[in-house]
Amino acid sequence: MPLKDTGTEQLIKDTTKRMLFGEGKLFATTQEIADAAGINRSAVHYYYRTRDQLIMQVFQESMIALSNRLDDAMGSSASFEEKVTEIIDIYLKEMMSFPYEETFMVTELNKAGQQLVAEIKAGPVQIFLEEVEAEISAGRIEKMSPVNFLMNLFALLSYPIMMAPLYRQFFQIAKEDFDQIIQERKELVLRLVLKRP
Amino acid sequence: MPLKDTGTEQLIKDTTKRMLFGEGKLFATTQEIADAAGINRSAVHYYYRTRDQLIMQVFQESMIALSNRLDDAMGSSASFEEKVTEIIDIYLKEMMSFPYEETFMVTELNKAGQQLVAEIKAGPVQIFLEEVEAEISAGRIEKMSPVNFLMNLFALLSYPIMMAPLYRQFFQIAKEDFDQIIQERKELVLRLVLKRP
DNA sequence: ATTTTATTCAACAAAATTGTTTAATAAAAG
DNA sequence: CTTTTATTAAACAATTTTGTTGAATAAAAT
Repeated sequence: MPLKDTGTEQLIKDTTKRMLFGEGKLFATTQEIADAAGINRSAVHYYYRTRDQLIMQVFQESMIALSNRLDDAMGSSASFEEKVTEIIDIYLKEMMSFPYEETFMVTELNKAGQQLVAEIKAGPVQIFLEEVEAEISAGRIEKMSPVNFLMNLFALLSYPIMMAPLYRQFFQIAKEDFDQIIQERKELVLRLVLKRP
Repeated sequence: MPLKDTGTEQLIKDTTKRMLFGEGKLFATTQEIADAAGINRSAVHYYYRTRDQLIMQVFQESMIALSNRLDDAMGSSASFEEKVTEIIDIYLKEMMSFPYEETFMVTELNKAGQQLVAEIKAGPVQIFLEEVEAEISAGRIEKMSPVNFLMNLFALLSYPIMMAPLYRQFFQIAKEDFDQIIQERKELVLRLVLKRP
């Protein structure tokens, strides 16, 4: 908590987030982070005593911000379909910017043993899950546990993006063609989870 | 390539695979691997000069084995629906045993820069993709790029399992209840991708 | 004008990990 | 019985990374 705000602290966090979650350099050293930010390594330690503290800070702020945006969407007064559309928008945008964020979560959760996941405000998610249940009862979506509905949604949005470098190799597809295929997914996922024609 | 086969080399590989891809200890040191296998660290270096060589060996053998099983399923003479059922079986079983295998792929691909992904036999996958296209033309599955069909399938199978520890925390669900929910997925995924009633 | 603050710089200690080497041991193969 | 092979053990060098420290500098705040 510096008295003059020179923006350096924020620069460090932004750079760290971009490198780790954006570019997938999950093992970036403090030196590499400092270099990427164009500052001295000492400055990193000036603001965050340890590398771990820095990374946890960045990660938690990311998760809280995303969680809040999703909560807003889930708890809004919009219709169910509008909510789903909004969730897709939010999630897809986040994943396109930071494809390695969830991969990081998975790898770190074992290491840390800590409480990595932000405390969930039970409210909005619960409300949304109840709405899912209502849709199922009304026969407007496939019969399943509401939790599975949400996991399906996240799976269809996240997985192809986090696996993109692999699948491009796997399917031998040029980058532009693959981007085209990813683009198709936004509407596709909506149709799929809502089973609309 | 030892002359007497004492099973130690295989033990090292099996232990490594279990620790890394099964338990998610992606950063296990050679010492930890040796301990888990109940052997001396020197033995690890006796069979594999470097840690990297060991891990790459384990990973590539895994991928080739899985790839072969999937190719068999995709290239078989079964009906389309039987093929999809078989793919779901294979993939789900693999993911349940080794939930961190794909996460490892993602984290390593950046590091290695190498050719991590086994050379794909273009044959079976291509054949299957053509069948997908035929199903789409016949209107039996949703209109989409065939690649997206396969990615949807893998996404729905992989993601919930690799994210299980997170989602259990997220949804505040007991392990047994969550396992129940995962169980539901096998039929659910089939119904979803084939849009059957 | 003086003090505070942010940042750099250089150097260093400590720890962790890796890969190597050499010798010893014990079992299997010949 | 002798040799080969697998494995352990101990010690070590090299490397990497981290976190700390103390001094220097320059800008901002008072």
